[in-house]
Order: sequence, then C-alpha cells, then structure tokens
Amino acid sequence: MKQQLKKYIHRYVDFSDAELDAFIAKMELIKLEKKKFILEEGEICHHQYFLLEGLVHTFYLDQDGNERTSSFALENWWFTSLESYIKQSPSFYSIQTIEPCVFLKIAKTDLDALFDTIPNLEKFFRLMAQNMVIALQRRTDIYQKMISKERYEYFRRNFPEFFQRVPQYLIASYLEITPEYLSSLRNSK
Amino acid sequence: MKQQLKKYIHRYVDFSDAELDAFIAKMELIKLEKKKFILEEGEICHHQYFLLEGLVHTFYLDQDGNERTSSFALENWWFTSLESYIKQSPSFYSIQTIEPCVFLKIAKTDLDALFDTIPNLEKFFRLMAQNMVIALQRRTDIYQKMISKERYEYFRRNFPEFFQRVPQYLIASYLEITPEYLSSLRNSK
DNA sequence: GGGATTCCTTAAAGTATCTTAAGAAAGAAT
DNA sequence: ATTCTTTCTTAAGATACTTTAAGGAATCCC
Repeated sequence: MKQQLKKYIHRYVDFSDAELDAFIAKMELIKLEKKKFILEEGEICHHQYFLLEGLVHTFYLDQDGNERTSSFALENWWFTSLESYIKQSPSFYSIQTIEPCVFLKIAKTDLDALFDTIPNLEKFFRLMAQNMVIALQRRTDIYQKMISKERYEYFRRNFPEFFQRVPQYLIASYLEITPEYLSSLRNSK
Repeated sequence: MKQQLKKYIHRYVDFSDAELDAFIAKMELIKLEKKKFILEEGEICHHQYFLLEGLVHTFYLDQDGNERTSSFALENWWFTSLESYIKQSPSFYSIQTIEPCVFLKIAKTDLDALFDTIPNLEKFFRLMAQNMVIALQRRTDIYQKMISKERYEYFRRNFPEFFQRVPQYLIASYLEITPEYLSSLRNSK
C-alpha cells in the first residue's frame, strides 16, 4: 500500500531506506466513500494528502451557492488546502471525494519535525511545490488564451481520464462555465 | 545592495552568515533600462532573479500577437520562467522590464550545487515556491469568481502601487480584458 | 419496480465582453 | 516647438456566455 508512495518519491529524490521509512511511518492510511468531505471550508487544514486510489476535488461556494472547482486530484497526486495548511488559517476551500478513495495523510507537526532531520524531504516538497506552480501557471494561461470551447477541447484531449470519471457539472465548474453551456458545446460539434 | 536580499531571506529562514555569504556570492548584479528583455520566448531560462528596484512583467504573445501578461514583479520579488528553468526547455514566456531595473540573478548550475551543501537553501526555495502556489491560487479564484469590473476593483484596492506604475494596457492584459473595455469600466463608475 | 434524487439537455432572452475603427492625449525624438 | 509614436478613450455592432425555466435521462434507495 505504502509501496506506491515510495515508488512515487523515488522518481524525484534519492532517499535512504531509513529516511523513507521515517517519513512513511508518520503517514496514516484513510479510506472514504464517495461524496465525503476531507476538509470543510472554514476549518484549518492540518494535513497534506497523497491519493492512492480514487478522485477528489477542491472547491468553494460562490455567492449564489454554486460549487466552484479549483482543482482535481487523481491517483498519485498530492493535495491539501495549501494556504490554510501553511498559515494554519481557516480554509477558503472544501475538499471532497468524488469517488471512493484511499489516501495517506501526514500532519503538519510531524512533517515540520521531519524537515529538520531529513534534508531530502525539504528537497522533495520543494519539487512538489514547484510542480504545482507549473501546473497552475499552465492552467492560468489556458484560461487566459482560450475561449470555453477551446478549453473544453484542450482538457478533453489532455486529460481524457477526467472526462470519463468526473460528472459534467463538475467539469463545467472547472472550465468556469455553466453546465448548460457545456452541454451545448458538447453537442454543437 | 545585497543587504536588501539578506534582509528578505531572514524573514523566512535562519541562515548562518557563512551560508548566506556563500549563496549571495553566486548572485550577480544587473541593471537594465525600461522595455528591455531579460528573457525572450523560446530561450532557455538559466537563472532565477531577485528584483531590487523597478518593475518587470512576464508575458507571451497570443495568436493575434497581443501581449498577455501572466505576472508582474515588484521590488523584493523573485521571478523566473519556472517551467523553462526547471526543465531547461524553451520558455513559453518573455520577461521584460517595464521600468528601469536593478536585480540580482543566480544561475541554475550554481544554485543546484548550493542546494547540496546548504540544506537551509532548500527550505528557503521551498517556502518561495509555496508562496507562489498560494498567490497563483488566489489569482485563479479571483478570476473564477469575479466579473471584470469586480476584478478591476479588487486589484485596484489591493495593489494600488501597480495601478500607478503600470500602463493601462498591461493592466488590461493582466485582468484578461481588452484595453478598450478597461477604459470603459474605469469611466462608467 | 417505482418513486425520489441527481444529473444532463434544450431553447429563448438577456448581459458581459470583444472587435473594429477612429480620434484625443500624452510622451519621446528630432 | 513640431513631429512621430505610443497609449487611452469613445461608440456601434457582433459574439460568447449566462440566466431561467422546463423536460428527459440516469442513478439511488426502500
């Protein structure tokens, strides 16, 4: 089970077995059904999560009470409510399972302690954060330069997995359009 | 001159003087006039930059040849073309001065070598990357939840500095609207 | 298997934003 | 000072996208 995370980590950094084990020992395994909250808006996020199986999304509610999805996570993705986690402040976002999920979590207090003893861990999380920056910049660009129809095509082509697994109204909210308009885009071509 | 960077770093991490000096010794001081390129689209970005004075923006050209600003940097901000820098691949973005600028730069080869000898540096750049993630997430949310007029008000209120220093057509490109529409927003209230 | 949710589609009317084109204002260059 | 270039404004017509409202299709549940 935790083998999957070890394999993932080795793609980025050369940990010794002892280091890796010390890290992994602090991670707790969680299973959750679909449509369950991992974190609710307003709570303080104390953990970082690594998804082993399933599908998760991070969202908030706008003034009209609509869910606005800001990101998805699939197998082998890290997720958390980063600003809340770092500042230990109330989260703007909720995190919820879309499918039944299995994931690992590690507490900020544990991870911060490990940082002091395992320099490689700093490197690993630096690389993770940099990857997030790149992904976010790409997303921003795509929204800036494409109209909805192009965004839809782009994501359908580049993340076909999502489009089979995620309900349409969530895709619409991620593409920043209404479900009605998405439906018309899908059928107009 | 480099004192300014030291002060900035100490806000985040406790470096020893020796560590800090080893790091700073590898940074080179550059001065540039306004409207000069620091990096051009298609080049590989070999450096990270710390802005001491002036104003810089990162942008790309869309299909119609319009500049699309994806970020600004002011005094005491780090900037680079991150994806290009990390993967050493051609940059999607150009980086250009808006005002006359003074900045420090450090080469990837030097920084990577320093990472191996100064663990604190890993931590520092991890924190920098995390801050970028937070800033980008905020930006994404604001674009998702606000219509242009609200975005304009939001940025004008929260970053008044920009609005005095940056030409309107660049603000428009950052707000993801046309200069014409920005102009009409400004005068309609 | 039937009723209740939840999700997806259709269509019409309305709105935010863009495009184009032209002129005004401001800055830079000679 | 005058010209040239860059930036900002105005306005009319076009279009991408939303809102509302309703019906249809899936899925969940007892």
